[in-house]
Amino acid sequence: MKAVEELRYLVLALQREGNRLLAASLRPLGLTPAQAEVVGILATRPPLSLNGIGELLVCESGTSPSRIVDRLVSAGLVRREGTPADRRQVLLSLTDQGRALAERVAEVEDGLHQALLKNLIGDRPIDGTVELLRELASGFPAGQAIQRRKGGAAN
Amino acid sequence: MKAVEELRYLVLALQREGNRLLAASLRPLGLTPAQAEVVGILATRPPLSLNGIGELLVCESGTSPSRIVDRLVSAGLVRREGTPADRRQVLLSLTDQGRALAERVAEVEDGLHQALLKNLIGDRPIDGTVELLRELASGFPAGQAIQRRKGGAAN
DNA sequence: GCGACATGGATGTCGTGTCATATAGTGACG
DNA sequence: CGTCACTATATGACACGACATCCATGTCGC
Repeated sequence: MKAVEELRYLVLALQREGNRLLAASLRPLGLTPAQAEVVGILATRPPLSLNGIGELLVCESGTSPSRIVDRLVSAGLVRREGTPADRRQVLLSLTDQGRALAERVAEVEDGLHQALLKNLIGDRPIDGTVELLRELASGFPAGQAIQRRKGGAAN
Repeated sequence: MKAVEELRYLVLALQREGNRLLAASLRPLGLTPAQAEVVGILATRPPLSLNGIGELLVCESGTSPSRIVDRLVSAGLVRREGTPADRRQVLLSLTDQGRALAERVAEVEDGLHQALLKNLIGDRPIDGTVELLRELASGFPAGQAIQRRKGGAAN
């Protein structure tokens, strides 16, 4: 198997397993990983439009995340309000309930990250790998979303 | 953003973008990436049971891939036959049409891997990253599937 | 032999992800 | 002022991916 092919499959495998772990951790909160990502984005930012969220989302890189937001709205976690200036746009922000849940989401994610660090990564150095993957991703929308998020706010 | 979190998002981002590229390359053949993975597995192996395929699949790591195989059967690419010894089991193998398509799949994947190497990776060294990711994945079913595939046959 | 348990697979359900298309609102240019 | 391209969002369609459940079959103990 060529190195590029193995890398592709490794990335696929780790994404799948990571997502399964995260989904399991989030299940008690009633959120999926994608929903948690939206909640996390809104938690530390002023009201955003759908496209604004889309530019910060790693999942769902291209299209605007109307359907994920739909669920969050009907779950009472996100408020969706029109803007008078541009009536096409909607502005999304967390409700009080959403803000409360966002804190628990942050705790859960923190716990998972610490557990991964302790049980999986151990004392292996990962900086080189992170740096390489960052460069590989930097040309794609999803990679740029990560950079924007690091630059923007806490999450 | 903590390193582990960034790693998780980078893996997610690269998986998404890689999948989109692969899906686009495979679209002319009428196959999705998941379907192409099954076809590639069957191309170089004796007839396998559903669980046998499942152990080699990186996507769909846990459950048996009945539905993906369903599609391939109704597309005329895979033959599904019962075994007399254990009547619960089915044995899956490529039809002639499937075998022909498998060659084109291999060409497409090869082309993509070469393009990725040329345009994305360039002369960056990736062995260290591959090695680290391999170790991280080695405890999970999906990671073990990759190892099994490398040991088993060409693909 | 038979009954408990295990195994292989099929299927229902839910939530994405992706693409294509539709709809409404905006702005610019003549 | 009309129209025409563009933008923000919504929606339909399709295939996954994960989980749970169900059914048929096989196995093992007694």
